[in-house]
Amino acid sequence: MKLSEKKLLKKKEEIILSAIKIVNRKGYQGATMEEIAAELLMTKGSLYYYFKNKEDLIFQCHQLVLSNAMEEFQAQLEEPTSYEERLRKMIQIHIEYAIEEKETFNMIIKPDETFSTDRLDPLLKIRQDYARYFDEVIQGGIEANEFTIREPKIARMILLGAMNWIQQWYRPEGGMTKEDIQKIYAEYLLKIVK
Amino acid sequence: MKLSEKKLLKKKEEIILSAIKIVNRKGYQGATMEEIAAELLMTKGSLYYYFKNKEDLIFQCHQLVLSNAMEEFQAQLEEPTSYEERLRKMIQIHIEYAIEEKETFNMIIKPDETFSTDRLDPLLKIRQDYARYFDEVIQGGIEANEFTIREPKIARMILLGAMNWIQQWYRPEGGMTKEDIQKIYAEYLLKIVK
Amino acid sequence: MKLSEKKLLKKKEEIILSAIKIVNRKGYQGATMEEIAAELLMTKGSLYYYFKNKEDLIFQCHQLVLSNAMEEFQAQLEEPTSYEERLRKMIQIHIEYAIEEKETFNMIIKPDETFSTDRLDPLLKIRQDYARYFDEVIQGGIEANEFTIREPKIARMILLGAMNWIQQWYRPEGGMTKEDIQKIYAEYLLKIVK
Amino acid sequence: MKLSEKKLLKKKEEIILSAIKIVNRKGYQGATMEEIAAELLMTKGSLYYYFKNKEDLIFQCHQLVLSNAMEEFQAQLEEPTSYEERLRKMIQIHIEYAIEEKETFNMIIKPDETFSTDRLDPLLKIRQDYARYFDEVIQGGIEANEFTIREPKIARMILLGAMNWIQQWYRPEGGMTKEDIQKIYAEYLLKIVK
DNA sequence: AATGAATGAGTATTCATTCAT
DNA sequence: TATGAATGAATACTCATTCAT
Repeated sequence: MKLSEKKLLKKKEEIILSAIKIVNRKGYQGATMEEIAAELLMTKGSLYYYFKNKEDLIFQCHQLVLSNAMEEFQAQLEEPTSYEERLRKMIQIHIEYAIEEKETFNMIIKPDETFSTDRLDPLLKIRQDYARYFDEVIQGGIEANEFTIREPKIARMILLGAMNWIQQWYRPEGGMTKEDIQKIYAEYLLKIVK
Repeated sequence: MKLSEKKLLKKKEEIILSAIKIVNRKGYQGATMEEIAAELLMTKGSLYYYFKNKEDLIFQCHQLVLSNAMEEFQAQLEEPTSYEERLRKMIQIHIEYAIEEKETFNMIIKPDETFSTDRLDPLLKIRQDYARYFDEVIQGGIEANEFTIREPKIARMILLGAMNWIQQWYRPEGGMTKEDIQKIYAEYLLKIVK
Repeated sequence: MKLSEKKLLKKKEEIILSAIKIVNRKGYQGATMEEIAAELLMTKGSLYYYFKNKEDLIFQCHQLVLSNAMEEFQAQLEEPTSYEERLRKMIQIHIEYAIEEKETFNMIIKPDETFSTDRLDPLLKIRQDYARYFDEVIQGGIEANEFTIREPKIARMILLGAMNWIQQWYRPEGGMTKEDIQKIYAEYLLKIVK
Repeated sequence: MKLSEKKLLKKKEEIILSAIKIVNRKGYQGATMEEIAAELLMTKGSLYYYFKNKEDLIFQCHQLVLSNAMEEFQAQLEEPTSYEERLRKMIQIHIEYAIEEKETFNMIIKPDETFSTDRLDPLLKIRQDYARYFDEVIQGGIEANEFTIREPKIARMILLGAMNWIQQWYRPEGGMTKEDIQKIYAEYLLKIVK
């Protein structure tokens, strides 16, 4: 029982990871069940053993991605330092994800118009949770007089927007390393809140 | 001759505008020729009188949007003031577009995997032209010692990313007016370059 | 009246000739009204001033071709000589047509499944008339003891089949001139009836 | 494994045979996937499980027809007799096909404008192989002084043209049996080469 | 006489989904 | 569990035909 359940979950995750790849490459509509299955040397019929339908599969992709990101996020934020340091760290992590886990991370960013509302709601909730991490640090910084800003939400939007945009242009072959970007972005973005 | 040509162009523009609406709502794949036609009370067959195929139609959507944006952009930049003022103005215009012409402007932002290269190339060129406006002002500001920044390209990326992101969250029903946003964004974003 | 009628007829013939070209190149289904019109720098709408519909146009193509061929055929057969000479002459003329007027002549050969019966019947009648020319000469030759054959119809079929087939392989660039072919075919085919 | 493969192939062949029927009746353009499928009580979608697209299906029709014909052809030619006898036999077989397998055999004859070159080339090659059978026997007959002809290629063209034409007029309801035709054609056509 | 514009029926093709095995 | 096969609804695209001007 336990074993077979684990196997099931593992398989599901494999499928989800495959789906993420395809969806990021082709978009929701462009990704076909056939292609997702082929990536795993399965047939598309088999996918329906694990997922009710395409929407369900893609939905679970989003969920997995978001919760993974959150987890790692939280883990790295435990040791308390200055708010500036914390925000710098968060910026680095977010960029790390945006670059290294590009395919995965894309999903957090692109809102899918294709979800039915009952699927969309839980997704939006997780997204909000993610955003709240930033809000808390910014708010904390303001209260500790480290940050001078008066519109913490807007600041957060600017930060996220700026960082998510990296995917649009960053290419590892270009002259810039990930570390360069992390450093410069942290430097520039911190100017906003300070 | 002149008249019928004008009529043709007008009709084409109508179709393009309809298409932009649908595409922004549903994406390239999701937008159907049927729907685009229905919006104009036409039949899908008629679209093919004006456009070779779907790709052609969508391509011309992009072109129209981009050139419209560029035009207005340029017009408002003629009176020379300080670089800071110029950049502030550009930020305002860009946000204006991103909010008011959301449907339209989206197209500049979302990368389209769907275009064949011979369509994509001219589009990317216009996009670059657009970006160059920002580069020039930032570079000018640096040389005039108004801006202290050392990485003008990165700064431009941050600005564009931050502003384009507005579309993801801004709702006119929310508590914030467009003018609020323009003001706060300009203020915060200028902190980056100064 | 007369003049305008003549003009009308002339225009009709032009259209028919254009249609023949296209149909021979692409087949009945493959030929589009658009293409036929474009060849004449007209618009497809105009074709319907001259012809009721596509079937009507293509039908008249057949008619024109067949009667043209018949006419020339008859003209060249007036001076009476031996039946062998007459048949030789007919073979030459038929091959002449099959090669020189390839596009046009093709239509006699390919039976179009696409005609409705009321169109098909008159066509078949003309085709029969054409065949009868051969039958008469062969029959005459038999009665005059020039030909030994007992199955004149079959012989005619063999002759026509063999000659019509030329279109499938003859290319003017190849090593053989039209005259070569006429000569050899006449020689070989006459062996059949003699 | 073997079993399912065989089933697949069998199904494919069924589809091909159905397609041949329709195509012979209506031509390439006139045959619709819908009709081909309906003949087999399938839906048109299913066809695409077996064949990439219409061109692919029709292409495989040609291939099957041609190789079948060739096979039977060769099998019946093993016992060596005089060249005249061999050629007579070949004429009979060819006519047999042209009459009995009319639908099938038509495909060899009608030139298809519709194939892309990479499909057309292998087809033409097989067609040439087919023609070569005749060439060899005729050439052999010449060298053995059975035949007097000097233009073996032209003779082959005449033979094939004459025989292929049978389809245009032969109707089983007519007064003539297949055997009659085979006999008379063999008799008359042999006169050419002798 | 000609045409520009529109239409609608048809056609190939795709793909999520189902289900018997 | 997995899959092979089938389906049907959707979709881009074509084209003969119509008709007001």
